[in-house]
Amino acid sequence: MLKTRGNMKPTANAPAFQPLYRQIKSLITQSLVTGEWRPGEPIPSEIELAGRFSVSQGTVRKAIGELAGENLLVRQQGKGTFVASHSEERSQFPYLRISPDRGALDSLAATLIDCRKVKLDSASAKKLDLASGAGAFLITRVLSISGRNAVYEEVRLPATRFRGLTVETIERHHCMLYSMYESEFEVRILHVDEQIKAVAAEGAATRHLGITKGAPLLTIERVAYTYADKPVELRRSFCNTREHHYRNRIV
Amino acid sequence: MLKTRGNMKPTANAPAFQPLYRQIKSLITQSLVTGEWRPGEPIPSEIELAGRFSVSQGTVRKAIGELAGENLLVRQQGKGTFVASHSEERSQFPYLRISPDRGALDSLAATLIDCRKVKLDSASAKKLDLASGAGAFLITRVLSISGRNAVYEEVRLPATRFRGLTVETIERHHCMLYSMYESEFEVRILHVDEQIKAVAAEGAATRHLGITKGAPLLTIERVAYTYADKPVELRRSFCNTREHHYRNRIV
DNA sequence: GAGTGGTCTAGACCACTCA
DNA sequence: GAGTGGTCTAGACCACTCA
Repeated sequence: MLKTRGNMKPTANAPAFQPLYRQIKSLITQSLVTGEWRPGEPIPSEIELAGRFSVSQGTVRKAIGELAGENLLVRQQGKGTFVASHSEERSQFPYLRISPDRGALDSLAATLIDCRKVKLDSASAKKLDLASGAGAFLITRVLSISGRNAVYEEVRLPATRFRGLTVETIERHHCMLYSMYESEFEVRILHVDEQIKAVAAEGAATRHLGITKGAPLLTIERVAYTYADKPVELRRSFCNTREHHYRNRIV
Repeated sequence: MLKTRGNMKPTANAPAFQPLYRQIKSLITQSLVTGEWRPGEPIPSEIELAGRFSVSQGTVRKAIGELAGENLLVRQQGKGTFVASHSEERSQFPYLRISPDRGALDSLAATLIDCRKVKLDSASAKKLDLASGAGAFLITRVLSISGRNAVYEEVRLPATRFRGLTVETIERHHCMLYSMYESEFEVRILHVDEQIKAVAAEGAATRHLGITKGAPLLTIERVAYTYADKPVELRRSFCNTREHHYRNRIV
């Protein structure tokens, strides 16, 4: 079917050789992007895919293995392979790196403050790959971690991708944004980049976290990406680290 | 040889089944821990290992693949498989997450301030799995990133593992600590855990970074681990984030 | 051209899930 | 017991490195 094995017309300074399993990987990714298989649903079995693509099960396995490594698919022995979903992950908040200093993260609650339409300033627009002045939703909320108000967040979403977003939509999902993006807007977050700084508290953050102006505050500026490294969310978090911290493991 | 295939005496509430390739992985790891193969050196070829362990090349490949995924081994097509080494990694500072806000990280210099013996307080000792009052080396230094003094660090190392450490040893390695641990003390850092907070600047950090007392400062408390999740370094970094930030990608 | 890791196959069998 | 993913093999051939 595809099967163009080995070296395929190497262009001037280009990569050339693409192994078969990577071509299969691309085909599977396509089906994920187009929504042929949706978050939470099983994809066809390895044997069925091998038949469909006219390759061996081992080649399909290798393609699926890489996609599972990238957290796009989840394999379950005996059951099947499923499209990863933010509504089903063991951690409801896989990208939340704030933990209490003592004890485990035993509870997490989000309080929505506001959701309204704004125009993006040029810096924000650039980070979202949009033109300056483009329309966006601005969501503000407070996260309470283990019973303490610890984080104040401003989330910006491109108006075009999130058309029709309302306070009710957000609250229906109990403020679990990435799960909401997925099920309501077919926007699947695949990875996030964060830049972290220590700043002196001011403005809305002081009010909502109940801290004094000038107190040290951790800021996290996040850009969240979907398929093809397309940025689809901009988030600025202000975190009171008196009793919490940002945790990270590097291997 | 080992070859006890399939389910091997499942104990009461225990994991049971260990696939062959994981046994091979353990054997290879053993050779890394004991130093049979040393950082930077090649390990035997897949075919040779397959013969030695009486398994197929595919099984060896799977074991090596996991170890490469954990950054313990590095594969190079056509050349061989090598023991990963901090002296050879593409980035000389794989665990340094501080970047300048504008422009790339174009230069990095460390200035050693001091290295002396201290006794560990109980909190530090606990993090290093040692008894309170245990001897340690305390290294203090300043990192200059793209020409700006951005980080002041205090590094604590257990005296027993780092016997004979001197200022000269550190300077001989141009302050590249993890490379020094590896080549001088056979201590290989495999992963680090970090806790990050925003605090008000005080003490030595204000002096060495030239900032005023009370200014917001990012602190990174790091525990670095070697084989078997054994902690071997404790590091507290104080980072001026006026023109720099801590970057993180979460997938 | 010899030696390395990388890909791919076909086939056997295993562990696990679920009805 | 049927169906899934997981392991393992033996063997063929490919891409890459280095002398």
